[in-house]
Amino acid sequence: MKKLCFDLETTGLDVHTCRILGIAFCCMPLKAFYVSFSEDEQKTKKYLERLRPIFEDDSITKIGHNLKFDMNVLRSYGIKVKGPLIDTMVMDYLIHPDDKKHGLKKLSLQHLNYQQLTFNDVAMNSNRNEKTLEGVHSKIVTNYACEDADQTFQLYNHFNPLIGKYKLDTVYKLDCQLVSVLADMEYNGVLIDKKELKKIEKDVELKIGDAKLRIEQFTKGTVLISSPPQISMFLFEELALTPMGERGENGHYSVSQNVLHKLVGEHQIIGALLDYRGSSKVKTTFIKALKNINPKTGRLHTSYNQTVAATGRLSSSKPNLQNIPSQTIGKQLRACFKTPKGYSLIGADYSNIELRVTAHLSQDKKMLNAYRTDVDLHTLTTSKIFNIPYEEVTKEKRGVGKTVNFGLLYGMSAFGLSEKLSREGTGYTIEECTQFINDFFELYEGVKKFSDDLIYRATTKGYAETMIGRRRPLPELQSNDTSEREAGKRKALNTPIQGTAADILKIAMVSIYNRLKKEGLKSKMLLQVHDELLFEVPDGEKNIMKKLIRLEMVNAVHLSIPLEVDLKIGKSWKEAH
DNA sequence: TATACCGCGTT
DNA sequence: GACGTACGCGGTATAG
Repeated sequence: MKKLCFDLETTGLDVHTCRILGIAFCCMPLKAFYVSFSEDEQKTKKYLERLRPIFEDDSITKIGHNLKFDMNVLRSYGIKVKGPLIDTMVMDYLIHPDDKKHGLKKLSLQHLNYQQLTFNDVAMNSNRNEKTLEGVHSKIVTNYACEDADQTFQLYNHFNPLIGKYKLDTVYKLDCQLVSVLADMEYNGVLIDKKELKKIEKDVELKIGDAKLRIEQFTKGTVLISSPPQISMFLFEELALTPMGERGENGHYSVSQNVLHKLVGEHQIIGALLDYRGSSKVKTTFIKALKNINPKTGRLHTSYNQTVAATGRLSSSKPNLQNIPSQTIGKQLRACFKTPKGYSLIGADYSNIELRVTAHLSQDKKMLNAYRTDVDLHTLTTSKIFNIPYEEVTKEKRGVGKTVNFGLLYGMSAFGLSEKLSREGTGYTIEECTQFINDFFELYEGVKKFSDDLIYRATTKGYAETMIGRRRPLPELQSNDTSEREAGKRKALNTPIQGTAADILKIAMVSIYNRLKKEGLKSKMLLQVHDELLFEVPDGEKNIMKKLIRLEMVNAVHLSIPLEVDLKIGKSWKEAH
């Protein structure tokens, strides 16, 4: 199999608008060369045309560091990179999932003991006082660019045997296949209804103004509302309210939502503060996020980071579309995610995927049985902890059971459970919560064994792992510090569950992507939110897509129990969620 | 200007 | 004494 290692030098802010300055290639025996492009875009395009056959050759494996970026830049020039992909950033992530940085230059120093030239070493100040490679002598740029390609290729050679040694082959193949899928999703972007968004913004601004007036009745403008320390001093010194929380690092009592909730009724300002916080969060975080529409495409493009979440999950940034609210105001925000004429959105959610994974991995009889016979697990847990018949579980009580179910997957304590429940509006003492936890493990004996076993295995092996072999080293399990060790135990429990669920999503994404390509369908995958996928489909493909999506998601892996998928279709994310 | 901390949205 | 996983990102405060 032919392999090609390459790296782009670019300038500009995003893949849709940036320009390619040149491309460095590296081949065996270690030899790198650089193709410098012209300032003239027409010439650049002419050069790229000559390279197109290489990039689009299915039989050539492409090696790169953060290939997704380079692929999307090439895509904006009309070149679709094909063939198997190998990403050295992904390789380092698989071996060191907890590392915060996987940059090429850092890895080069760390693994190859080579100090690369930095961008600042070679870049020059432009007239706009920005550092750029434009105008730098071609010999210098060549040197710099070729180092990147060369080091990438050497890193590939360095990591390759380690992937086999740590038995990461399966997950490595999966994550590399996912690179193209994510590149496409980022490139596609999602359509936002600007008018709808503006309406919400106006509405929220009114609410902020109202809350601000109510607050300033008391503060008389002496306090910066968005400053926790100032609010803390005002509440606990000026008004002499009783601090409910702990002092933070900066010596001030906490004024978090949690604390404020407990003070509602003590003073009118509390409710106003909560209103202000809620509305200003919506305006400054979410509405602002949705305004980041790319002028060139008219759509909103997020970035998916494949190498930050140590469990194997993806993360989304610039903007983060994985934390758009889902309740109340979230419904309005999600109504702004629209389709072009003639298209619909399909949302597909795995139902209870983490609990199903837990049932499978633990082989707990009661859990398996529940999922095989369509018993609702949250209701089952609820009936046990309140000692009431399954049929008599109310919606409110079921919410408690649900929290207990999730809490236990994270290794939550009775204290934590009590806090969480009170945040959700139902108060239970720590004693009651201790009872809930005991009841839970009495009901699901297999989960107790499973949990102990996971911690034991992670401690002896030194790492936690998912069903398909994704690893997370947990050296903290050997720590002398109790709280570090306890945190390690929670990770040892949670990582296989959250990570396996993440693997399943990724497998489904790759299968769906491959089928879309193979069958020449026009539908596009747009978003992933941990257990949910969102697609934009031409109306003519609605029916075939509904079947295809469900089939590939349900069959992503074979567990002891079926995977279930909720599908919804509509003209906005609100309707498709 | 860069970094730390608090706070808060999702799963 | 602490007490829930995994994140991104807004604001203020503080260090340089």
